[in-house]
Amino acid sequence: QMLTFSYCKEYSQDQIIFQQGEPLNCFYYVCDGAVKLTRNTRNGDEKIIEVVCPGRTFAEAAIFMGVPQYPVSVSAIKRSTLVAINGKEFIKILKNDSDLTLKMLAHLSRRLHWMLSELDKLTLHNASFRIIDYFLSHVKNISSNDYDLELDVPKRDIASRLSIKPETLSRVLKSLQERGLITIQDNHIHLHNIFMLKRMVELEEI
Amino acid sequence: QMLTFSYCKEYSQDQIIFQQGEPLNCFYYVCDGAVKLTRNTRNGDEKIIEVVCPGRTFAEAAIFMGVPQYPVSVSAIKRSTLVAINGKEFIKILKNDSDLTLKMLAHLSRRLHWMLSELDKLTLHNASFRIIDYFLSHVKNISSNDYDLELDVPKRDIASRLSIKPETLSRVLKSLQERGLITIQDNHIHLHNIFMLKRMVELEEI
DNA sequence: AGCTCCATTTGACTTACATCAATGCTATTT
DNA sequence: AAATAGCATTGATGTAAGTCAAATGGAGCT
Repeated sequence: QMLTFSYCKEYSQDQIIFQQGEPLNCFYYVCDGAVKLTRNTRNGDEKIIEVVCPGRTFAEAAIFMGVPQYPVSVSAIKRSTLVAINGKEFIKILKNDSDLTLKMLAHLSRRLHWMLSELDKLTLHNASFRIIDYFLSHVKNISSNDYDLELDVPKRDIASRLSIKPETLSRVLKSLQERGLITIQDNHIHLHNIFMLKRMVELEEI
Repeated sequence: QMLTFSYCKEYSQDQIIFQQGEPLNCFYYVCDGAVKLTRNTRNGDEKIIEVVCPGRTFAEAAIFMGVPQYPVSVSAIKRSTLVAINGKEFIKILKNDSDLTLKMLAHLSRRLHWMLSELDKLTLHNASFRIIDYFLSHVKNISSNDYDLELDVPKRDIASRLSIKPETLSRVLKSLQERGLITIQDNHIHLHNIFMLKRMVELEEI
């Protein structure tokens, strides 16, 4: 049986890349588009763990597990181009490249650290905090005090990502708008006073 | 300056091993006792991420980070004996031992997976669920339908670990007792019907 | 024993968020 | 253009868990 190291594939919107619990062969690199990692619950609904954008990988940690099966489900939230990399072949390379392996360890370590911060956002902070924090994490331009933000993900998915209900997200956004902190037009959000928002997040005063 | 690979040290109850944000040199192996990993918040209170028992390590992921500083605070919850292992020295060994490095990757991968399950317990399940799940995770003996459980951790710490308030833990325990599912005497908890409890956790009917 | 110091428990009350249900809106289909 | 479908908004209401405060109960100390 011929084993390819990697291949590129296109996925249409909402197409499933793999399901939680499936046996695992590959991890993926996102060239274009975006995918969502979700955990499914027995009662049907899903919780989005993360939205992965171009230039990043996913499921790369899972290939090292003893019984390799995907710990999350992944589907495209828009037309996407992914590169699949065969896990076993990748590990073969790692065996002869200790530098790369150490980079891999550093990578998993950062991911672990990221999950830790997710965990305490979730337990220590309320919905408004998490929403503002989410917006601020999308701000690239540091210099300016305001920022235009295009939501490329449906609001219901943002809500799931932040572990709140769409209704709550809607209400919080409305309240933030009424307080003059943001302006919303459909998927277009304008942050007026980034400095103020950052202070609010830091001081926990929301 | 002499660099030792590892050394063993005793810590008294409540003694701090290291603080979140401190520069990082070592990771640790718990020989005896128990330690708690916590995240501190600006408003003073702490959230326990994990209680580490003998035979396990902690902070082993952090040594691979680019700017190595501890992502959690750790203190002994009882008199404990720990082995500290120098991170840089450990990495030197990894460089010449690709098998060990792959085991390390597998280890971090499992930890990541564990955090994922923590994350969805937290978001998807209520306090009662998490409490029962916590007890069930301590059951070693599979064969029997009941189990004696000694709480070696103060209740307030269990509450923090489960991200609930001590008052809530107390009330839930009382309710479980009234429903005849458990009996409590101080730190001694008896689970009466493990099969039933497991079903409840699986079916989400609590 | 009596006293102090904590952890835990209990009760009364509050609150953030969820749930349920109705409606509006836009996009796609026929 | 009318109809269907899905997301988003809004309002009314419910509830799990938090907060505050007081009572209880040990463990250790003098």
